[in-house]
Amino acid sequence: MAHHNIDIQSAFEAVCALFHNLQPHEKEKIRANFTCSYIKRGEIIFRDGEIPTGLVCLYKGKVKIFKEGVGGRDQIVRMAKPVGFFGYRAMFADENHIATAEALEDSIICTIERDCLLEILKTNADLTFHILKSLATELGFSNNRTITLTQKHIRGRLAESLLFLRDTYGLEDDEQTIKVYLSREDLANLSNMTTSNAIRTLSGFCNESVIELDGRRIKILDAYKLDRISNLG
Amino acid sequence: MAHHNIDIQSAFEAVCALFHNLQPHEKEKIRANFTCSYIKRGEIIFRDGEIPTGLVCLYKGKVKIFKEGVGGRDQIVRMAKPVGFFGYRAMFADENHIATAEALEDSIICTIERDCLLEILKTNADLTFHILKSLATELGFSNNRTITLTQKHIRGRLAESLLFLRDTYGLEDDEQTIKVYLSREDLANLSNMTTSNAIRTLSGFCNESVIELDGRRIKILDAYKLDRISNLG
DNA sequence: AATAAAATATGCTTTTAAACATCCGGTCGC
DNA sequence: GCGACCGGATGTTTAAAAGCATATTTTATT
Repeated sequence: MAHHNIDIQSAFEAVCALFHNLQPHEKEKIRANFTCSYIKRGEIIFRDGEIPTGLVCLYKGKVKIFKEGVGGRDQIVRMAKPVGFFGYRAMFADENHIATAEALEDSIICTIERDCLLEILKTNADLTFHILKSLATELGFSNNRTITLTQKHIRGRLAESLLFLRDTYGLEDDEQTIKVYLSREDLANLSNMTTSNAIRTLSGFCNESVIELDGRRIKILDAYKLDRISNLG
Repeated sequence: MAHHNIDIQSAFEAVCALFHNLQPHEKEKIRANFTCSYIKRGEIIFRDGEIPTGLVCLYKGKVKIFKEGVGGRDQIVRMAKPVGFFGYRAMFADENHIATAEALEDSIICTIERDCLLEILKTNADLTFHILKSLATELGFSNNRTITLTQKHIRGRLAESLLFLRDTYGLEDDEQTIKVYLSREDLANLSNMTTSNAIRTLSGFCNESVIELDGRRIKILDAYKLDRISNLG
C-alpha cells in the first residue's frame, strides 16, 4: 500500500471540510484517529453483517453499496462519490452493517474511528444536527426510490437510474457521457431488473436515439426524452 | 373540538417522555409551543407538498403515511403508533412533505412548533443525537423494505406486512388477533400489490390455516408458517 | 498467442401479477 | 324501501418481466 503514496494530509483536510463547525481541538482528535487506505477495483470495503468500525469517507474513486436480496439478487442502495461519507447509517443506528460496500474503481478511503467521532458528536450539537439533516434527506430519497422501484415499469426505472447516475457523478467534457462506467449487471441491480432486461432496454433506448452506447460508455443524446420516459414510462 | 375534552397535560407529559435529556427550561419552552387536536378517522393530518409546521406526535389512535405513486397507486411508507412522532423527516431535511398522513381511526395528535424545537436542538446535542439515531434506524428499515417490496413475491410481501403490523401494533388479548384493522386496500398499499391480489392472497393464507379472517380482523394461527412464507415465499 | 472466463447480446418460453369484469353483501341517504 | 355506493370476493384475460438458452464479444490468465 505504501507504494501508492497517498497524500494523507490532503485527504484529511478534504474530509474535515465535510464537517461544519469543527472546533480546533476536535479536529486534532480526529487527526489522531484518522486512517487512509488504497482500495482496488472490486475489493470489498465492508460486508453485510459486519460491525461498523468507524465513519468511512471516499476520498477518490467510486463505491457501490448493495444488499443481497432474495435468491442472491443484489440491490444497489447507494452510490458513493468523492468526497463523501458512506457506511455511517449502521454505526449511528448502533447496528451491524446491512449492506456491502465494493469499490467500482481503484479508490482511496479514509476512516475516522468510531468512538472518536461519537465523542465529538456528544458535545457538538451543530455538527450532530448537520448529520441528522443528511440522514433525513437520505431517508426521503430512499422513500422516493421505493416508489420508483416498485411502481415504474422497466423503461422508467432504467431511465431514472441513468439520470440518477448523471446527477451523482456528472458528465464528461463532452457534456453527454455519464461519468461512471457500470456493468450491465450493476445497472440492473441499481434499477431492480435482470441483467438481460437492462441490456434489452438499454439497446431499446439506443434505437430510439435517446442514448448512445459504446461499451460501458453511455452518452445521453436526449435528456428531455429520458426524463419523460422516467416520469411516464 | 373542545367537547372532546383532551387531557393536554397528560399528552404533554407523554410526549416529553419521548425526549431524553430535556432540561427544565427546554420543557417549559415546549409547553408554550405545544398544541393538541382531535382528528377523526379518515381525516388528513398533512398532505404531500405541504410545508411542515412542526413535529407531530400521535398521542392516541393510528395513522398511515403514504405516497401517491404512478397512476394514483398509493404506497404506505410508515404506520405511526402512539406515543410516537411522525412527519418529522421533511422538517429536518428542510423540505416540504413528500407524503400524506391520514388517521386510520379517531386520533389525538400533538404538535410542537417547528422553530421552538429547532432552537432546542441547536444546543442540546444529546437530544439531537437521539433523533439522529432514530433516523438512522428508520433508514435501515426503509432499505430493507425496498428489497422486500421489489424482490419478494406477493405471498412473501403480504406475509411480511402482516408480521410487521403485528410487531408494530401488537396483538389483542387472545394473543392472536392483530391489533389493527385495515381495509384490504390499505393492506395492498402497504404490500405493493393490487387490492384484488391482497384479497386473493389473504384468502389463500386462510385456506392454508395460516391465518383466520373475520372481516378486517386478522388472526395469526401459525406465526411460524407465516414467517417462513415471508422469508422464502 | 492461446485459452478460459466473464460480459454482452438476443431470441424464445414461462410465470407472475396487473387489469378487467362481475357478483355479493352491507350501509347510507333520501 | 329503494337505489347508490363501497368494500370485499372471485374468475378470466392480458401484459410485463423473469427465466432460460445460446451466441458472440471482450477481458483476463497462463
